[in-house]
Amino acid sequence: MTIEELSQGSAHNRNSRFDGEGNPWRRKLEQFAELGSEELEWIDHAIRDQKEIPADLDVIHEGERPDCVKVVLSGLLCRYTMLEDGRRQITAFLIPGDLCDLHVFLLQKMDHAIATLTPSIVATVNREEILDANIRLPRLTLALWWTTLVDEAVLRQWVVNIGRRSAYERLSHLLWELYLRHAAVGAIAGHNFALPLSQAQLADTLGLSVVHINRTLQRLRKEKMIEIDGRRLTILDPNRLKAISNFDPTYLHQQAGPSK
Amino acid sequence: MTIEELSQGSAHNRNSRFDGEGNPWRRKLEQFAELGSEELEWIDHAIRDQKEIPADLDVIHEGERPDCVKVVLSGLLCRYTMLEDGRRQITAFLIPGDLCDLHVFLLQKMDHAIATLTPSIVATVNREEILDANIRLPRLTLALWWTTLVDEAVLRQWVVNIGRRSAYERLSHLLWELYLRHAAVGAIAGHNFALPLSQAQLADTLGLSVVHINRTLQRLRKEKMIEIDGRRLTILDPNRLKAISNFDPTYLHQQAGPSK
DNA sequence: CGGATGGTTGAAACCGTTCAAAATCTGTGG
DNA sequence: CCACAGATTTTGAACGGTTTCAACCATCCG
Repeated sequence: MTIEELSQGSAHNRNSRFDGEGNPWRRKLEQFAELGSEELEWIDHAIRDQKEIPADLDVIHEGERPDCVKVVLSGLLCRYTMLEDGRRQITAFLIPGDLCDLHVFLLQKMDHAIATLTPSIVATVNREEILDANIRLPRLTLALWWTTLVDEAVLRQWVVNIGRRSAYERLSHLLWELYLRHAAVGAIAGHNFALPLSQAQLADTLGLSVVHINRTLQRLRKEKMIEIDGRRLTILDPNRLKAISNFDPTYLHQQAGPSK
Repeated sequence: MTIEELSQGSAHNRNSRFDGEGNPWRRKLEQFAELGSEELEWIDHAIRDQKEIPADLDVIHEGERPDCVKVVLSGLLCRYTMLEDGRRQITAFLIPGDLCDLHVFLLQKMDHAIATLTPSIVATVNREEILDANIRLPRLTLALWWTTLVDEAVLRQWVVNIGRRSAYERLSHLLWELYLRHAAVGAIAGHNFALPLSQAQLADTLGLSVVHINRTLQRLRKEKMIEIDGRRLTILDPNRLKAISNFDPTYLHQQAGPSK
């Protein structure tokens, strides 16, 4: 089954829960820039072409040459790279409000793939629409650039995390990062948020084995740092988690830059 | 000694060897886009403010808020992050033609530092000049965006490399990447190029210990894959090096994208 | 109920680290 | 040109964090 077939039923099936305040993309961009009504309308209009995609499906394949930008409205996706022998590395999570590449269409072809980890709703914004915004709405353009810079900063931290931290620190760091990113788009209730990742997926993002993820997770639970019920994660002791992960919140750049 | 003091002597001391064809930034941008004389003039003019900086000095500190963009004309620099206990991770190398962040001035402050690894010559392009190009020279703007996308792609590969490859594969991958990147800016003679990195610095980029870098390097030499004399590296068996590193050249995006 | 997927456990092996010391190289001043 | 200090590379041995392998258990779902 391809994405195209799946989308037949749901494309243009505009889901009103993502309008205005419910639009996570808008919510994210507003963090950075003071947007006027023109920009807000553009954002709401841009996400009109929505698709529901089941879990564990490639949204963009490696080698493909995308001609549009995708915006995550709900669900969880990831970028990943497979090595020939089956080893896999996840290089980013995409949560609501995130983009699957603002300017990929500048490059020849995708050097990695993007897949859903949970059933997701993704909006497609075509190339021309983005270019139009680039010309007409400079404040929005700035806000979009900002998001790509933050993505890069997160990636840099992942290198640090995987390269220099122990499994225990690494996992703590990732969980706290996910917590803060969810908080920024309002997807947090208490200290509790949806973490629909299997241990195998966590292993692939942290460069560890499943077995070791399992044991490290147990340790964090035993030490009353976190609690996992079903697919939700509760952070019981934020301060300790921050401390062991040596977390420096700067890199998320959640305070706005010069233009706000 | 600060960079400001050092620069007094050499600022505006325009070094003609970086004019025209000798300008590595231009060389890099031309790979991607067909640039007209207007763009080429802008590039040559933009790098007029040059500074010589000795090795092992921070060019940009963590926490700083830069208001300009720096272009590497010669030498080798790196981005790095220090953890509190002294562990260090290098997250990127900057070689001639690379930028120390195109749009950092959008963010509040640097979440990492940039330092010289060798004596380097770096040009400073101020914010207004970049913004001017963004408005006046769309082809150049596209080319600049392309370079930031490539930087991000490289970073993603580093995550894969550190997360999922053995020390032996990892080191091979890095050496081959550096070889190709140097080739792209014409800094290769034969299969031989300047690699002025200490083993400690290699360790900090690959997330390994110095001792293990040493042993892995020895293995590569024993297996006649590479040769090291002084600060230059010769690749003796490119094919085998590519093979063990499982290298996929796609991510460097050295073939031009749609606009060329 | 059966099969699949994901989580948990134990034991053994291994890759890479740590520590500590020796060897080599580099630059500097006498 | 030598002497010397400091940094970098190299070596050996012991340790340990993480992986691997191979089960077993739990849960979900048709």
